[in-house]
Amino acid sequence: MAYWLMKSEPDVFSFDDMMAKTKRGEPEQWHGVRNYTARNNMMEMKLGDLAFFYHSNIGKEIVGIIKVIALAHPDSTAEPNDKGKIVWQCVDVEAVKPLPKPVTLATVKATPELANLELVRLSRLSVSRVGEDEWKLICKMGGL
DNA sequence: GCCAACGTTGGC
DNA sequence: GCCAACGTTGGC
Repeated sequence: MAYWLMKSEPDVFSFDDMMAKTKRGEPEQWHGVRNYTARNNMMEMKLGDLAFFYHSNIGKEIVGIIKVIALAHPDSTAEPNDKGKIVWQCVDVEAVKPLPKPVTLATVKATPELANLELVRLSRLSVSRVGEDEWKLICKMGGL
């Protein structure tokens, strides 16, 4: 199993929105990704993989955990390219649980063990990998 | 609101 | 295939 981190601007789609949707039994399609590295990461996701839910711009903190419940499939919001093909993909996710204590970007940056986290190293990448050790540490820091 | 980092586009 | 110009993301 692999671990990931997915960013969302909370004024567009927050972790609260995510949990409400899961409670209603609706999967969330992670649409709107228009970056090949982020897309490739999504295409590598397996069923049951876990991801941190990160609030970008507002909050700048890891607020919860989500789970992959459908493998990558064409993004229904994407326009076909000039060959009529949709190159953008998304996975479906559901909320697992919030972090009791959200972990801020400032805290992550102040933690030497997390200096290589892709969130820090590749700040513009919206879907990034998280190592197993990094995952466990952030869960602990988040009060789990 | 500014700017650094980085991805994409298009001319050559 | 290189690289300059431009656009976008996201932290500050």
